[in-house]
Amino acid sequence: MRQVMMSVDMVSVIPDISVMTEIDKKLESAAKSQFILYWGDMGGQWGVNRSVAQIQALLFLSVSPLNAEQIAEELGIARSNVSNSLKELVGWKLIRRVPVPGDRREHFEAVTDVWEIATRVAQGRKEREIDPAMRVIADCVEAAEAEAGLNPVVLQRMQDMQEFLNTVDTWSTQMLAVPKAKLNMLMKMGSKVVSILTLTGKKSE
Amino acid sequence: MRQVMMSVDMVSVIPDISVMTEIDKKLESAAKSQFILYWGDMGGQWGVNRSVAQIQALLFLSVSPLNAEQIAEELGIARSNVSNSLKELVGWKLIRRVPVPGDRREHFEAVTDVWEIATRVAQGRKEREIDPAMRVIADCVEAAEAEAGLNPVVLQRMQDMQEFLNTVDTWSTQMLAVPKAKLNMLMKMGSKVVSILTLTGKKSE
DNA sequence: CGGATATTTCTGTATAGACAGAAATTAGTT
DNA sequence: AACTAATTTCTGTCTATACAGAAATATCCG
Repeated sequence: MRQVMMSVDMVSVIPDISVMTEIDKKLESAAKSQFILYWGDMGGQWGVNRSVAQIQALLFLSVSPLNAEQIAEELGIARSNVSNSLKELVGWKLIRRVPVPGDRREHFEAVTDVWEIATRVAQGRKEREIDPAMRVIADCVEAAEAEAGLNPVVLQRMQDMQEFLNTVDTWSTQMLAVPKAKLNMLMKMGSKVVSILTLTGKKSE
Repeated sequence: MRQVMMSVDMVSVIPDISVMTEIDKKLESAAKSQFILYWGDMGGQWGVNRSVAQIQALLFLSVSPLNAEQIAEELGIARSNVSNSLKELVGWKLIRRVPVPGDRREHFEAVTDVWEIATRVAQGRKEREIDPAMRVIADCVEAAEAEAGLNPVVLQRMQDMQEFLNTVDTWSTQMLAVPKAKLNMLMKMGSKVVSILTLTGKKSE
């Protein structure tokens, strides 16, 4: 069975019941299935595919661990699809395998702490987006430095980009090491952070 | 002419000259074309399509503004493709139209300040990723609150997610208002920020 | 070591998106 | 207003990805 592709922009305040019934039958909660459907669709904007996002949503809201069979059934997607999606989610460390006593089948549960989830996503993005970009830039800057007669502005711009990526890299590495609660505090403070720091003697622009 | 799809993972330290010649002919710089090619490919990981990323790279390294025709020619892509890609880049505010005296054609130049670029990207991502997610969650939480007999844990998890997104939203809004130079300073300080703040009387976890 | 059940990998198909080229539209000049 | 040049929109094609279903493999038990 193939699900209907539906973008978030299209969904109004009124949920599209026809699309929802399939999941509803199993979950017995409209709110839950709505969340899963919307979240799965949000995955599109996030660059994550729908099945992966739906499974993460399902497990995030699930009180007890689920096995692959249950997931496939509840979401109405193919067992193989579930298998691959679970693998990806494990790769992002957003879910983990949990053994259920007296049951041969593998069960999965999601990380439910939202700060933890954010950290894992940030970590994954850094690895997939920043790290490769840094490698690419390093190559290019090297080539640019070696190239005789290259307009110095071009080299400068590449170096600017490289320095920026370096800063972001070390920053995110350090931030990922900061305990959740402190990070939470930092976020809650928002721009107050800047004011406090400018009072401690650092000079501004 | 259709370009060869090539993933970043495949590119080793040795640039693939065969793919590069087309751009080389026009740009007359190996380093520049390498940057454009790699950057365009990086776009894939970033969720941006190759043409868009290549054009941004080309303009980022370009000393003077270029018109659509020149871009199409230099990158070897169709004029229509350039038109659409430029529109998207303007939407992200990563490039701007600049009038060139005595030339009817529209010219474009890129934002070259890397912090400015980062800000625009962050802004765009917030609009495309966080804002819609917040709307979706708000709907779901509302539905969950209204639903009689819903497991309270499910409601709690949705609310956790909602609160988290709210925090990230106000945080990023505030941070985007911080002047570039101060942001730069903040980043450079990295986790030292946390240490300083914990000394100012805020309690930790 | 079979037999059963769970899981992964393989293969084919459908869909969404990227992109070229053509057609249509818009704007600018005399 | 008519001609010209620039730009956008439209249409068809191709490619990458998502996904189902089948086949193959692995795991556990007697």
